[in-house]
Amino acid sequence: MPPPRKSEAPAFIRSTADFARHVGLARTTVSRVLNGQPGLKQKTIDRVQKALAETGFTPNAHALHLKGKRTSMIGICVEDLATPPALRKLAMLQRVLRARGFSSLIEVCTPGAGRDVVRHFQSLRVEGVVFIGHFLREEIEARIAELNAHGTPHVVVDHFGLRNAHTVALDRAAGMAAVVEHLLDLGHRRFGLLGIGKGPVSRIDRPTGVQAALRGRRLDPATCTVTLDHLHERKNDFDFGRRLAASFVALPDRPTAFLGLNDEIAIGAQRGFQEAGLRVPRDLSVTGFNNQDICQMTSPTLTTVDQGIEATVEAAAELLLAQLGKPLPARPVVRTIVPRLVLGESTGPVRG
Amino acid sequence: MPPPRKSEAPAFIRSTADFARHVGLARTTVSRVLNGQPGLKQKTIDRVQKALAETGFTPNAHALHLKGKRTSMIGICVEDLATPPALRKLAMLQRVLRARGFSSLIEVCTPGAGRDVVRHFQSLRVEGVVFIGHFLREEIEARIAELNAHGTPHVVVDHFGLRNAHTVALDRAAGMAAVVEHLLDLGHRRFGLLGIGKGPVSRIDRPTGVQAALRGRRLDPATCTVTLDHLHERKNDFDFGRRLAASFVALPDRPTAFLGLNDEIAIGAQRGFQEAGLRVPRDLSVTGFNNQDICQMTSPTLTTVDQGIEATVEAAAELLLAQLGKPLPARPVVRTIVPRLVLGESTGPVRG
DNA sequence: GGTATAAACGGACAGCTGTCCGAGAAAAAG
DNA sequence: CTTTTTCTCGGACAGCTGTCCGTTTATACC
Repeated sequence: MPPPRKSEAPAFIRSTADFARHVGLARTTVSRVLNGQPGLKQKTIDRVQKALAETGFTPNAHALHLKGKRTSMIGICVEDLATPPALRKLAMLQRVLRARGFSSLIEVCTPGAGRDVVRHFQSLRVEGVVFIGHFLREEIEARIAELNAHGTPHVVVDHFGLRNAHTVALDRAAGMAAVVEHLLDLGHRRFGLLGIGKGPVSRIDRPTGVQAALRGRRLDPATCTVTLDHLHERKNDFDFGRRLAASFVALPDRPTAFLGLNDEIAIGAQRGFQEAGLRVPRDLSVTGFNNQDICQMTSPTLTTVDQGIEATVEAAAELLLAQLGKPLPARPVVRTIVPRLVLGESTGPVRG
Repeated sequence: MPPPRKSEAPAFIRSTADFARHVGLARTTVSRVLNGQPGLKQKTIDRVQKALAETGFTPNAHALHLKGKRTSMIGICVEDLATPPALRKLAMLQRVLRARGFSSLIEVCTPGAGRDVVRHFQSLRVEGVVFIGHFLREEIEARIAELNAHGTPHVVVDHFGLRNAHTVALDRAAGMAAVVEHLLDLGHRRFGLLGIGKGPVSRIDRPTGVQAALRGRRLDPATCTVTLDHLHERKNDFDFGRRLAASFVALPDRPTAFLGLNDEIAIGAQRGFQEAGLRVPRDLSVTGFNNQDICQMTSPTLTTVDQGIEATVEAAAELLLAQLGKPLPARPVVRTIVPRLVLGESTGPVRG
């Protein structure tokens, strides 16, 4: 369509100038109304408000920001939008930020794409960036260095052990320790690890918690734990758990309790054992991790660990927003969230 | 901190001017490099590129847009971030849009908040808005009218029957008809409806499909279907299904097949029946809707209906992006997606 | 070393906003 | 009707970008 002449009403109202023409006032007058400045006749104010309600006109946020207004946008990097716990964090973070007046720019960050994503956030002059999930270590560290160079605050959720990164991380060791102690109390002494590596990587990793709980009872982790992860392609899903269970069924001196890396694996394993004719928790116990909705939907319901997502996200938001305006803290802040054991029907005493 | 003097290097590089000072070139020269204009010495180009890589500087996207560059942002209104199917749509939509060079601005749109959300999108001059999920009818219609007034394209996903709204909707009637026909083939003649209302609202609603399938076999929907929804607080979740099942167990002339509104309800019902000592599918059949991951995790696995989320989202993106630039089509476009029956172990022949 | 050419410089402008300010118009007061 | 007060008008500016263009400086050629 041809561009409308200055005198005509434009096809769409895109600027304050357009809007002022539509109302029949000067642009500056309209602007004063919009910004609540004094010295205006009530009648004029009403006229503008009415047109505002009718047309739904909004000043160009980009121009506002150019004038110095805050963007009130937070960039969120998520590793993918398929992992339920990550999604729950995302959803809650969005809510928390929204409540504090920020809008969320969400981008999925596949390996290698982090650079572009963060650049995009920077170009939009977001006020902070949150990383949720696990990323390549070098990549995320490079991103954070870039953010620091621009004075942009950041928080990393659930990726522990990064240098110079403000982090909120779940103490998975504490969660696993609680699970193991619960099972020890029930008399279990041999544990099958499903997707949980044997060697601890950091002080808050799952294997650390398993070992700590066992050592606390003067038990040797090496002899008390068994893993068959190497037998199957590792996928961390339902089917992986089921295949692991099938392998464990035939094992001589089979463990009596099975610790799943997550709920999917645990439920898969539970299913696998049931298909082999074993009963849970009569013949063996199974535990998960994350406390997803599905834990309540299986039979038996699953004993699992609740991440305390709310606490995690609250801490992350607080940590991020505390950096706004202030110069960045010299040393990285690390906050740890302690999860909570959730008892289900899938754990029971060792059959004597 | 005090504002740096013009001559000094600024604390952070925020503008092309800052960046040019940092490199030691004129702002215009840098700008020419950034935009690939000819007539520049290779040495100069390299110098700028190097500094660019080192500092990670990005031109202010807001200023770019002010100069006429597209924002490449799509606003997405989602009813909540808890419903798994809605989340899957969101995740895939994000991916599809990203592949076409758009970034997604995601906002949760609780009843009554739609106005602010859409205003916010408008103020950011998004190029289009997608609504995912179910909203209050008047509210979403008002929002769409506002968008039209500004020439902003839109697409509504999964909210059928709106006037003047471009829509992509799942033909739930076809899905339910497929389910019912499958069960009819297995010999079932009495159907328990779990969370599915009896009266159809639109031609693609679930009850419509149930009735159509029954009438297709000369059966009377009124006598073939039973619902006990009124006995329980309606929540559309696992527990609702379980409570419904408990009520059905005691019912004289109990149906032999149960149709769940969604997978959660179906799995809850399945669990409820199992707790009452009934076996699925030997004693009765159960079906869900949505084909969520959990359907494969229950025992027996659930017969359900796949939404064809990929097709839905592709259609939505296509419909939205087709409107870009062009004047808005006078008549609303409605595209219907036909879902697909997914057989599980929860359905079987009527026990003779 | 002188000149022709290539390249960088730097001022100006538009795009949209909010704010300031002097000038002009409308309303109120006398 | 005149004077005073109260509003509105409209031009200017900054904020950041890309582009244009005339000017100055650096490079290359002879």
